[in-house]
Amino acid sequence: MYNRLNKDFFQRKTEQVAKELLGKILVRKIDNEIISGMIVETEAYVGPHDLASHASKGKTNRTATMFLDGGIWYVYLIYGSYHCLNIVTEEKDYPAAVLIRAVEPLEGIEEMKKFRKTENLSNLTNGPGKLCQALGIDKSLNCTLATENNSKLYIENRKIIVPAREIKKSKRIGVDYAGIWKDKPLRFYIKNNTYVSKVSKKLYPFLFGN
DNA sequence: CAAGAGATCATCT
DNA sequence: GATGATCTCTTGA
Repeated sequence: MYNRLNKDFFQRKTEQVAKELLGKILVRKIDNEIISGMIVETEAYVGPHDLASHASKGKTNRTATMFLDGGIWYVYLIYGSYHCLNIVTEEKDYPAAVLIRAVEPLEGIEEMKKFRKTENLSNLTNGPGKLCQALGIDKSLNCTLATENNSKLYIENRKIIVPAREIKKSKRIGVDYAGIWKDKPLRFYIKNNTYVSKVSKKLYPFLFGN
């Protein structure tokens, strides 16, 4: 058994949290089942001035979650069909969060296959909407704490070291509306990992070749 | 394998 | 009334 990451971990600079989440284990408890995966891709949404962040539009019903304490889950519905999972960062009233974009399946793989309606291991959790489906994550988890002993969704405090040379950066995916913020290198992923999300070669050519 | 279209609905204007 | 921190499906090489 490992401890959960606590509030102190999340109440720090968003970019740092996003980087350090790589290699950590995301754990979902449903009934007595455990479903888990290693985080391999994240994005930082760093504050109200970040035009890619929902919070740049101010506090609304949806974004109110981002203004809460670090260590709280921010889950929202996108494109009418999929959920995205974020962990709120920094202190209360400063809206920022890390989007968890992909994990590598570890435990509960059969359950993931059922939720995702596919047998293809490499298509279970390699994208923000896919991993939410695979781990049974929806808006009922929005605003809940990741840091309590009875949390049904949390991140293990294992000392997993991802060597610096294995951590790659790029601009964030799907935020072309964000003006000067669309190209900021705030996406982090583990080099050569099979479970990093698939992106368009045309839109993101710099991610190919190496 | 790669590219493009369409799905689909809560949220905000 | 428009849009989106996405995904799946279809088509074509």
